[in-house]
This record gives sequence, structure tokens and C-alpha cells, in this order.
Amino acid sequence: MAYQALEIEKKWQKFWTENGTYKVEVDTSRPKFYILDMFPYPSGAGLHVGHPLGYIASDIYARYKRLFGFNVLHPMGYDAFGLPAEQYAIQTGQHPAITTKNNIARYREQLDKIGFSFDWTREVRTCEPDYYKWTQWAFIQMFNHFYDKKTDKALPIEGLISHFSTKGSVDVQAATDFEGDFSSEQWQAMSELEREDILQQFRLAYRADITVNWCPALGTVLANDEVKEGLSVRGGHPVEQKMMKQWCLRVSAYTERLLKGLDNLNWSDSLKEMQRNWIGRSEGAEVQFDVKGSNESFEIFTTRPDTIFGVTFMVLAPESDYVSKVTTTEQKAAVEQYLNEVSKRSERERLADVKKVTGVFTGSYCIHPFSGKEIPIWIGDYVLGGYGTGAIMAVPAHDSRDYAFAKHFDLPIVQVVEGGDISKESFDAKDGIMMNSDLLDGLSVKDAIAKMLETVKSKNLGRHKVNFRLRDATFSRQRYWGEPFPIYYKDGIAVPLKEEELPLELPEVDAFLPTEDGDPPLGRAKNWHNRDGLPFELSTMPGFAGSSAYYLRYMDPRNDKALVSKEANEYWQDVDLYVGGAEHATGHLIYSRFWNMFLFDTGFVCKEEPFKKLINQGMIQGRSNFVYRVKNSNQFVSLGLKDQYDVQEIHVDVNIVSNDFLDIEAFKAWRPDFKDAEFIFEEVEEEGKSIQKYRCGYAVEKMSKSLYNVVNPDLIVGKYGADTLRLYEMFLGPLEQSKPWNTNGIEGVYRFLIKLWRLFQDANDEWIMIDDEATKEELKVLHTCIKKVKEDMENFSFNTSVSAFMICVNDLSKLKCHKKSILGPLVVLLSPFAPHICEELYQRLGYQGSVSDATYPELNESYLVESSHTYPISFNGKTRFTMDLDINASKDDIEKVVLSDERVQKQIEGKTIKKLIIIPKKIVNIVC
RNA sequence: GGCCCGGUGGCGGAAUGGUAGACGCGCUUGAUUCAAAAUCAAGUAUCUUCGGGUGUGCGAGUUCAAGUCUCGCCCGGGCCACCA
Repeated sequence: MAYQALEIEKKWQKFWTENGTYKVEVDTSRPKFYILDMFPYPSGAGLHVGHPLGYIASDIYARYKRLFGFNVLHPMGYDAFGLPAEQYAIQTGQHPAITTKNNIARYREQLDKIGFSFDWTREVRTCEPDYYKWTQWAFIQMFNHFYDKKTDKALPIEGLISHFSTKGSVDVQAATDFEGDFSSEQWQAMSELEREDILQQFRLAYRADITVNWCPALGTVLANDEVKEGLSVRGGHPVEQKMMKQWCLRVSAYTERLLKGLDNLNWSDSLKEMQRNWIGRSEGAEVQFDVKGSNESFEIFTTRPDTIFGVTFMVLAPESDYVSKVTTTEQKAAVEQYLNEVSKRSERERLADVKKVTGVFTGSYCIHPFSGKEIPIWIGDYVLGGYGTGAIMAVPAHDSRDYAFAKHFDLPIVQVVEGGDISKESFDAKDGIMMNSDLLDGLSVKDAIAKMLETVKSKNLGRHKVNFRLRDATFSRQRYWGEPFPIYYKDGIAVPLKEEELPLELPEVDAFLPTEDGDPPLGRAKNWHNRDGLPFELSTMPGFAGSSAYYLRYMDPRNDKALVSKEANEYWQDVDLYVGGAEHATGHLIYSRFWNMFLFDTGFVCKEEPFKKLINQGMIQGRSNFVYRVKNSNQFVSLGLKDQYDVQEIHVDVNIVSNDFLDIEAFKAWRPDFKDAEFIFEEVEEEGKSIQKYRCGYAVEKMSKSLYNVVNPDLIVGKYGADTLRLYEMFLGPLEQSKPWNTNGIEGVYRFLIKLWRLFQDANDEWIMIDDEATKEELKVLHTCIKKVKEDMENFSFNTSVSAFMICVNDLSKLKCHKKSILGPLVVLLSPFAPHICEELYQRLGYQGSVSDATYPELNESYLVESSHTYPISFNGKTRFTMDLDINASKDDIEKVVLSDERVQKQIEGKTIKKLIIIPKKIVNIVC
């Protein structure tokens, strides 16, 4: 019987489902291992071959760990709230819940064909009320906590309230925007609204007027990581800055811990670096500058306090509060005109021409705190309102942006660090010796920074300050398809629902668009208020809300009393291996860590960090094909001849191209306008004959429907089976590397499976399994494979383990080995990669049950030892010849044999041997 | 502009500082076949006077020995970016 992939796969997938093979429970008698994939957003386009890459890798590792007796939690679910379903709903009127449900069904069908060992009984969907109940619950917890800097953790807000009412604001060290002081009497005299205004500035989930990224096309605000180069990540629409009252999460309270925690995580360096950059810690000083002729003063932030004597002007951000305070009457008109211009420029435009210098003089001057000189105060849009204090001291000699500004407005440039050529460009280097700097002269930059910090502190002019780039996360979206906030408003005060009132279910609306008053879609819902008629919040939560704690829910997905029970959490602890794309580095992976740290602080989970080890699978790119149409004609010219014509390059569906040769008939049928296409072929040698063929061009691009380069995994599975797809995706190259999909090589791994199958059959295709004892040679083949595969598995080097299997099967074929004692372990070894065929062969060998209940074969290195080995003999590092030597011999014996060899004597004749290097099993090097 | 990753045959890619190119694709030759497909066997970096020489983007360095380590360039990819 030949290898029938589809039949076998259907049979075993059914077996796994019926027997609940991959269902897991808490089992304290066994060690746990939690392997997680980033759950997908079920888009309408379905899966392409790139999507399952990470899932296959994690599935292989999960199956591998099971063979070692681990109780492996390996769940899957769907990140089901989100913009695309809602955009589709706006266009078609189809309810997003229905679209989402259909898409999920399609995803599930595609995933099932690949033979994953997910425990589907633990599936979660973020859009289901019994799931988002716990997203809402976590939000309320954050609302009811503040961050205490003394104990460095989140504490209940009640504690803060009682502190305020007994001691006032004295002695409070918390992560807050609140500035000012009040006594307990003042607190008690405040109205409820006034108190809540203050408390909002402490809560970890709070509402505030902030500058947000507003996307008019999507009708919603977006978080920083949802905006790239002034455009929305979803849809690529322009984004503008706008002041709005929004719900936020005080992520900034956790910056230090988010940063420090990275040191102990087993993540790739590049990913950790991305997070560090995004958090953007920078150490410097806040220094106060007095405004001349007034009582006003303002603070600036700088990382280079050493250059303070090089300050020749100050710059305020256009949105800075000080702008109005320092603008003189003479300059008022000019400043207003400038502010008006700036506000009209979109974020996109501002970023597009960063080289364009704009600014205006306020008319006021600062007094330099050391030299006493007058320094003009300017306004410039290269200073950002949201970072530091929104004001800078400009040192044009040592900062390229200040330099450009100074050159443009003809402001003085004073060099204070030796080096560079200030007449041409600024000298930004952080080393050198100070000059023109009074008390700092002669010091190195490093020492000068330290000394200036000290001086500034002692003179009460400023203080040491650490700034972060990471801001609080904007948490509301003016959208329909998301979690409703469990919040209602009473006299303008936000009040959370009680836990027993959750979930607050998403209401029905008559359209998925804003109301006529400009309220979010939830403004259309009928009876969108609580029992007392108090109105609910109209915005919904962002996409990252539901994905921030889903890994915890998998531990205990049907629990309606808690997000996760203590028992389940203490058993499963945290994710041992997380596999997913690097694109979530600054979004999901920051929010999840924040969310988890908060739950850790409040005692709901036992681990501070959620993801111990993380692997980013590389993207599988598409390999697009092109045809070349001669301009203004219906003629298509083959790749080799295209340079002789004036042609237009057109993407052609890769599914009608094979080895870059176009299927002419399929092409004509592909699109109506190609029905009457004519072709200019080129000559191609084939089996000695030259024939006419159409050769296509190719390029490696993103896999996308619009480029006609999408390869559907269903097609591959239909033709070769899931085991071949799994092996081939791993064989393509290193997991973490991006690589183009190319179906051309797939025959190789398919042939490998056929060869494996044949090891179980005789010349007449009859099943044959021999109980004879294995020879030493056969054992060596097997154990070489065990050794290599085990090493590779621990390094996630799946491509080389596939190679090891190929070598093993090839060698066993040559040895005509049909022995159970060899094939049994081999099948177990291979089962993580190709589970279906291995289940079948395991059964054919006479074993009962699933191969996933087997034990990983033990490695016996003694089979690998050879008595002789071919050594390269090299002279001064150059190899001259090889020699077979006994590897069990001592170094001295090898040396004796080598030196007595005629060829060696010829080489070293007349020279003295300086050194003799013998590395057992590797090399003999003679240095003359 | 800053940071990170990479550059090896016709292609995808292997190589704890120790025989560069494992494994697969493709290609060549042979066996089998009426023929083809499939399968099996042999070969496949390059030059060569058949001794060997030269080869891992470029140039230097460390070492008995460098694809691998160090420094400086060039090229490609990713991330961040008027973040003071």
C-alpha cells in the first residue's frame, strides 16, 4: 500500500478529536509546560502559508515536550474584536458578530487540516461576553488602584482616600499627574466632584483631557503604537493631534519595572532592544530658567547639562503653556500667525519635512542662571509638547537640530566642547573636553555632566531627572466593535459597575456609525443606561484590551467566578514559550506585561512577567511572478526577450505559473481581458530538444492578495498532506528569519515521507516488520539522529533537524533496515514534526494508543563511537592530506604515528617543529 | 540620523575558532522502461601542468588555524526617529 497522506490524516485527526488526545487538566503529579501562540485576528481573507509557520513550530515543540512527560498547555483562540469587521459592517450592514463568527469557522477549518495539538476545549474569543467580562473586571481593578512609589506596587485607592482625609497630600509618593498640596481639612471640605478630579490623577485607569491621535477617517482615537509615520496602522489614514477627554491606562507608572524586567527575559536581543527604545529612558536634568523682567520661570529638560554655557536661545513647543505667558505685545501678532500655521499642518506633513525649519521669536528673554546673559526665547515646532517639559535650552554648537534652527534664524553659536568643525556642522559627540564653560573648563563631558548636576542641585536651580518616551495608553475608541466600558456617569462622575453586574454586554445599534451629534455608535443604542437611568460610557475599549490577559484565561477558561482560579494559576504559572511576530513588540507585548504586573501587584496572579521565553518567527514572503505586456498591445513577451520591447510589468497569479513558466491556457482564462492574449515565446532546452515557452519574471514581496502571490495552505495540504506542509515550512530555513515561499522544493520532503513509509514495507509493498536485533551500524544511524534532533530542538533549529531525519531515513533505506527496534524509536522521534504518518506507522508497528503517549527514545552515545577517524594533517594551518588514525589512542601515540609517516617527514624536512596541535576527532596541525 | 539583524554555489540554506558548501531543490550521466512518469546509482564551487592552487560582500588585524573573533568600509532587511 502506497503512502496515502490525506486518508491517514483524516483518520488520525478524527481519532484525536474522539479521544480528546490533547485535552489537558491541572495535574500536580506532572511538571507543566505552557506553549502559547499569538492568537490570530480572524480576517476575511483566511490563512495563507505564512500564517501557520509559528503555529507549526510551537506545535512541534509542544509534542516534543509531551514525549518527555510534561503536561503541556497548548491552547488557541481568537482576537475577535477589531476594526476590519466593523469597517465591513459599515459597508455592508452585516453585523460584525456574524462576520467574525464566519471568519472564525473558516480559520478553524484551515487550522484543523494542519493537525495541531491544540486543546480546543480551552478556546477563547475576546468578543464573547463570558470572556470580556474579565477584561471589564480588570479595567475596574485598575480604576480602583493607584501606584504607590514607596512600596513600588499598585495599592487600593481606598487607602489613598483615607490618607487624604486624615493627613492630606503630605507624604504621598505615587505615580500621578497631580501637582500641588492640600491638607486633610481642605480634602474634607471638597465636593465629591473636586475629590474625584484629584483621584482621577492617581487611578491606574483614569479619564483625562489629553492630546490624542485622532483619525478622522476611522472616527476614533488611536494609541501611539497604532500610528506610524502619521498614518493609522490599520487602513493608512491620516492622523491628527487633538485635545479630547479620554480613558487612559497609567502605563507610565510601570516604566522602570517594564524596563528592568527585560533583563531577565529569554527574548531575542533585537526585540528587547525594540522595547527599550520604545520605553525610551533618558537620564538628564531639569533646569529652571527665569524670564527677564517678570516673576515667570520655566523648566527645561536636557541630557546635556554640561553644555549649559553653550546655550544661545531657548525654544518652547507651540502647545506649551508658557507661550502665552512670555509672548510680548509687539510679537503677539507674529506668534499667533505662527501658531495658526503650525496647527494647520497635519502630523503627516510635519514629519514629512522635518528638515524644514520653522519658528518665531516671542519677544522675551531668559536670564542665564550662570552667566547672567540674556537669552532670547523662541517657539519652534521641532520641540514636542508631550516630551520632557515642552521646552528646551538650545545649544546649537552641539545639537544638530538646534544648529539648523540657529543657522536659519541667524542666532549665535558658541562652542563649549573641543572637537569638530562648528562652522560646518554641530559637534554632537558625547566625549571631549569642555571649553568656554567657566567652572567646567578642562573637564571631560562625563565629569562635566556630573559636576553641573551637583551645582544645579546645590544652587536649587534644578534636579536630576529621568524621562521616558513611553506615555500612558489611550484606552477609549469611538467605535462599536469592542468591549463596552463598565462605567456609568452620575453627576459627571464616572462610577464603575459592581463585579456581579458584569459583563456589561455590547448593545444592538441600528447602524455602526457615529450619531448625528457626533457621539460614538453606542450613542444609538436604546436603553444604554443602568437601572437608575444613569448613562453608560459611549466609547469602547481598544484592540489590545482583550489580548492583554488572554494567556491567563486559557489556564481556566470556563471559570465564571474569577479570571483564573488560584489553583490553575499556581499550577500553570506563566508562559514557558511564546511564539509570534515581532510586530507586536511595542504594542501587545508592552500592554500584556503592564497588565500582568498590575495583576501580580494586586495578588491575582503569581508571576510578575507573563512570557518567559519568546520567539519571533520570521515572515514568509510571497514570491510574485510577472508577465510583460508590450505597451499598447495584447502581446506578452517572455522574460529573456523583454528588453527588446517597451513593456509593462504585470503581476500574474502564481498559481498558474510553475517553475516560472506560464500556463498559457490558464492565463487566458484567468482574466477576461487576457482571453485573446498573444505571446512571444523564448527557446528553452528540454531533454535535448528546444521548445517554445513563456518564462515569467519574479520578485520577493509581501504575501498579499493584491499581488497575486498568495499560496493557500489548503492547496498544499490537498496535494501533499499536512505532514509534508509541516516539514516543508520548517525546512525552508531558520524559524526566526524572513524568507520567501517557494513551492519548488516541497517534492524533497514529500519524497522523504514516501521513503520513510517504504521502510515499513517489502519489495511487494507488503507490510514487513522484523523483530531481529539491530546491528551496530543501524544503531549508529538511529542514535546519530536522536543526538542531532535533540540538540536542534533545544535551539529551535527545526530546519536542521529535518535534515537529520532525511539522512537517517536515507541511511536506513540503504541498509534495508526493517527492524522494529530501530523504526519504533524513529517514529516517536519524528512524530512532533509529522504526527499523522507517525501515528499510522506507530500503530502498524503494533503499539497501542497515540504516539503522543510514547516516551522519547533515550540516546546511547556508545553507539556513535568509532575506532578510527580521518584526520586532516595540516602544516602551518594548511591542510596537505588526510590520515586514518585510532581515535581511542592517546595524543602521544597519535603524534608518534603521524611523525613517522613518510609524507609528514617530507613536509617538515629541514625545518624545526615549533608546535604540534592534536585535537581529538578534529585535526593534527604541525607548526614549523 | 540612531539602534538591531544579515551578506556563503544556479536556488533555499549547513558549519561548538579546527576537512567550507550538510540537507533539499535544480542540473548532468547511467540503470530500469516500448516510451514517459516514478524509483535507484554516480556526479555537481572554481582553476589546474592532476602535485595542488583559489574560494564565505570589500580592506586590514588577532591566531598554528578565521565564514566564525576585532577594527574600518560597502550592500540588503527590520525597528525607532526633530524624544533635547
